[in-house]
Amino acid sequence: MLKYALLGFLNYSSYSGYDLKQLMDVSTANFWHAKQSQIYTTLKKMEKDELVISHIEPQESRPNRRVYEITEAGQTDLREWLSQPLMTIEPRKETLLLKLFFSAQLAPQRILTEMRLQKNLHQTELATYQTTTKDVITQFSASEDMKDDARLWEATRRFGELYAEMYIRWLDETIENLES
Amino acid sequence: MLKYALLGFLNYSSYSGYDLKQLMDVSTANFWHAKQSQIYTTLKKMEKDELVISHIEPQESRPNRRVYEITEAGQTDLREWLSQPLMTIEPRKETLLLKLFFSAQLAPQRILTEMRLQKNLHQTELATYQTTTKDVITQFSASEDMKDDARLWEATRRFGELYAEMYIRWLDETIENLES
DNA sequence: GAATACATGTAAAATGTTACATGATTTT
DNA sequence: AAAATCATGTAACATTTTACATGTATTC
Repeated sequence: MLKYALLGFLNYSSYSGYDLKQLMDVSTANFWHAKQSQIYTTLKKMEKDELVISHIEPQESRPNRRVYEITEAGQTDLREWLSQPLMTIEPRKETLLLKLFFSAQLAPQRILTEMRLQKNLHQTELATYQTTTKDVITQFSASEDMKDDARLWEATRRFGELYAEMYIRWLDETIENLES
Repeated sequence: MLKYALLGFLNYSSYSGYDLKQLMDVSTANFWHAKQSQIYTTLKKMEKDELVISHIEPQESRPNRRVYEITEAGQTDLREWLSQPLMTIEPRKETLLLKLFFSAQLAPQRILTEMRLQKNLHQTELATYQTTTKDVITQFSASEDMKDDARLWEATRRFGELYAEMYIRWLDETIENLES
């Protein structure tokens, strides 16, 4: 799956593993993420499968960059994946909910503290979507040939915003319920 | 992490791997899931680590059941995990959003079809939370010694409901936006 | 002087998925 | 007669995380 995220970016332009990590962190982090090490190993495997090819770009006073380029086969693979509709819902894993589910045994105060802490985290995240992320996308939508892309990126940003709002609302509800 | 889900259930009563899979499917599926095979291998590892012990329950005309019981060490491990507050937000992986993000190249009709299909799936899931799941929990809350647990389970069910509603709302917004 | 950014990666462990295998009983 | 359920599991593979390793240049 990470494979397709990387192909998606490489379909715009060539990048190094390092570049791709930076890109994901500022754009897809809201719905897709990967560790640096996984990106490197996945790219290597993709090159073996001939979906990408790499070459070394020498640099002075910095380690050399290994830059990846998408191949014909890579573009075909990406296009095919994009056109195949998803027939299922992504199953979630929410550690907080798992802990809550089994928390009847423990002191009620403990879980309340945890929930208030989580509320804080989600508020911070929400603010990021509404400022930093929003600004980046707005800049892109100014450029004529990025306009179509920017509209879709805005939709994914909006998801992050709605999700954070929903989460905070649920935390408020739950905290209130557990306090009584 | 699955380890703690299993310990959580085994802290109520002893169960076989098969039982645990059924339990997860009707109760935690909304925020935690696992394949049958992973449950079996994880239980085996937990026994090696002395968090659980198992014994065989012979059956006629059905394969024998291997029933797991939580140990003192297992209870301690569970309690410790529950009391350790979560300091981070769970990173999401949403394949639909990943596809959307890279969809500017493809025909707009394709992604719209996919989104309408997803709306259907989420509506079905929402209905399940509001009927089946709700009913199960209501029954539990009638019992005096399940009351505290049932209140927490209701909170996790509510999350599923709010999530599905949020998702549908986002799909509606996005569909409308892409149609124009 | 210390910390962070740049840039690469490997190795090992943990986690999760898919496919295979068995065989009786119950339901459609 | 076919399909689903009960119940167990193994093997192989894919994915993801954590830890380790290196060394320069820039910023605080």
